[in-house]
Amino acid sequence: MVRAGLSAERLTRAGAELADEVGFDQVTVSALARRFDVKVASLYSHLKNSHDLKTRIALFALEELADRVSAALAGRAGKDALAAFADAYRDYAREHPGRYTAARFRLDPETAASSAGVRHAQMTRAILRGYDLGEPDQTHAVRMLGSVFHGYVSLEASGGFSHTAVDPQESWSWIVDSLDALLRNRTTP
Amino acid sequence: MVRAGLSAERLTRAGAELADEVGFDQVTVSALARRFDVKVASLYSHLKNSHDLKTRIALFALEELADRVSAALAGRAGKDALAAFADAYRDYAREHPGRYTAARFRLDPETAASSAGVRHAQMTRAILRGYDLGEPDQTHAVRMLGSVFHGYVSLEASGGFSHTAVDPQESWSWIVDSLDALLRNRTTP
DNA sequence: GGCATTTGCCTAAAAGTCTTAGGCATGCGC
DNA sequence: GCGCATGCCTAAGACTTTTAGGCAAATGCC
Repeated sequence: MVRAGLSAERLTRAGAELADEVGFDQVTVSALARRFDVKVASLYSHLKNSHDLKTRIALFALEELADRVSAALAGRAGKDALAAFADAYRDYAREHPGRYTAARFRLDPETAASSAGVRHAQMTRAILRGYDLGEPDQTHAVRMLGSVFHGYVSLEASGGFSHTAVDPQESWSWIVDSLDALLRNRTTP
Repeated sequence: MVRAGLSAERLTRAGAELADEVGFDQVTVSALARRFDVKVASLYSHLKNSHDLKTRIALFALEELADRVSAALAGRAGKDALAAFADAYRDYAREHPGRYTAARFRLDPETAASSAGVRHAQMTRAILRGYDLGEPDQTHAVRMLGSVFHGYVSLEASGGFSHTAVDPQESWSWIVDSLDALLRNRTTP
């Protein structure tokens, strides 16, 4: 009997692809086993359980997204950086809806602390360097940016913007412009 | 044998309570049956299936939230209305996390069209009346407000703000202030 | 009040998922 | 070429969803 050559890494990648195809919530140990044409129980040599699988996919997605954002940010500052950051997020969510959802999977604190989530936080703060904000304004701004971008992407993904004829891309640009203006005016020298 | 007195309405309400206790995703036909101390199959006289249950809870939550927002908005305008709107959303999400999640459950288009979702859209536009925005700016602003509020509430709920010592209430006020300023400056007379 | 009908909750059962336990064979290290 | 660790398997129990069919309680009609 030929072995399938499973591993936690391969399963995680396949799980990420599966998430993009059918949605992160529908990623199941059974579905993954079917995809590799092995019995379900075989996966338990590589994964602790279903939650472990989701955690691994989440960490994978966080890493991938952080890499993208980091690349987008390279050599940019100010509004240019803000727009690149925003687009990197939105593009990733549109290309990989399942992985984007996975990246929002709630991790336990220790796992989160050693995840690429901290890079995300650092990069968000890096963008604000162009706007001269002191504390606690910078923290408020970090939270606002995170909220707008995540909120927009998530509403767009769930079809919340399909009732109006206005192009979502236009709204996106309008919002990024607005945030830039807002942050410039909020400068606390 | 005494009958339990089930009905779609009672099941929906109990489902909403269950959602707040264990999370909307964990609301299952089985768990609901246990709560009423009846056999699982009995619920199928009142519900089409599991998806039907979730849809009913979603519609219930949308309605309840719309009522709250509507009450909060009564007699207010301008920034006052914006803040009341924002707080109504956030407070509901904090008091009823499961129902808030339910309200974001993706409904099929016809169901959505006849849901309280349209009231939400109307109320959001009503708030912007205080800011003299023309089209398409008004649509952009509707999307931005929806994104910020939903994004903030959802990040706060998933513990995204617990790493910093800054009080989430302060960030919230800062954001509402910022949005008010932003919309006033964006006025297109 | 007595009777027929509707309705509500039940048992039974099939299919799918998660997870653990234990077994056999494959393929690597020596 | 041999031993052993590992990888994938079968088996099995617990839980969820859903359908089918049955009995009894509630409802309505006379």
